[in-house]
Amino acid sequence: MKNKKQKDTFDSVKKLFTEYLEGRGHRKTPERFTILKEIYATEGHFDIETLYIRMKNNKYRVSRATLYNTIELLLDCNLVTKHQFGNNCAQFERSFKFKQHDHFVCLEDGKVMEFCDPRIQEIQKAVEELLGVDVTYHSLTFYGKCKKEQE
Amino acid sequence: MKNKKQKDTFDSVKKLFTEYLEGRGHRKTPERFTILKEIYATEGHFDIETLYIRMKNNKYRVSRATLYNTIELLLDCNLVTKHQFGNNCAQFERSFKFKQHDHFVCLEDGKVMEFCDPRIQEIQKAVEELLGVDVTYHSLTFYGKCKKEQE
DNA sequence: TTTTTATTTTAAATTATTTTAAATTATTTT
DNA sequence: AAAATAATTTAAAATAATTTAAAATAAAAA
Repeated sequence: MKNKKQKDTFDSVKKLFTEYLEGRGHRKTPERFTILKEIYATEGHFDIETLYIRMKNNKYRVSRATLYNTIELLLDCNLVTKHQFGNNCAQFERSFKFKQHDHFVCLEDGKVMEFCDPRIQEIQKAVEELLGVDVTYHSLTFYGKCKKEQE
Repeated sequence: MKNKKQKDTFDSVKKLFTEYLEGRGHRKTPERFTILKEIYATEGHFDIETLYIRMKNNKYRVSRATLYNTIELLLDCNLVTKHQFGNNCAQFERSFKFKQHDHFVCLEDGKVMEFCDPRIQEIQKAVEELLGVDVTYHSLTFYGKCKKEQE
């Protein structure tokens, strides 16, 4: 059942990516679809290096340059989200059919937790009016300590 | 009048930094205070390279390594705030006596605007309860387009 | 003042990412 | 279906931001 759902999700995502590539006149290369597949098989956050290693360990290998390029495309068609949690390197996560959410990052162990609060939409609306701008997306991250860290 | 206020602010900040350094057994070097001064004479955001150039153009020069080290201290004692707006390099800004605020970044020209919305505090409280964590600070950034960009 | 030791500096090292140029391959044309 | 083309992939080099290491300097302690 879960696999079924996961497969359905990947089919939709694959279709969306195909349409995006066709619409922009980009080629449908096996690398691109393999990367998409790997990303959608990944729960939670990852960085380029991790993805690179993981693909290498599995059957498939792509160059880092291709990973960077493809991630760019996936960001552009909103199938992937990018985060800069203050560390050096960017973190990513799949975003289709996964509820929009924000993050809490533990300053001690780096663990990332998710939450969702509708009030952020109200703030966004207020900001758009106050500053006279159009918001495309946002990034909200709380930093602090997990309770269990503090015993 | 404005200069007076600015001077008062810098005096307080200098005192805070001095106490911080003494408390930690760190040395009070001229470099550290010059950097603090330069930062508090800077309105808005800056990056290390800009600060480096600016100090060079003024009378004083410090090495980049010292800038990185000192910024670290200033972050630690909350006199400076760090932002990662998704670009490559970190942005900083003075934070003492300047109202806590969040940001809007224009995706077209990179311009940064500020706002302040108390509802973020409510979200923070909710997150602390929901996830069972203690929040130390947060980062909220909206990305989009300035209206004037869209004519 | 001399000694001790943190700090500054310069230069080299590292890390993440981008660029380049050659090789490959998806797509178009024939 | 084969050849032509042009985008993509790749590996390696280049770049940018930051960190580290070692020698030089200077603040604080004796």
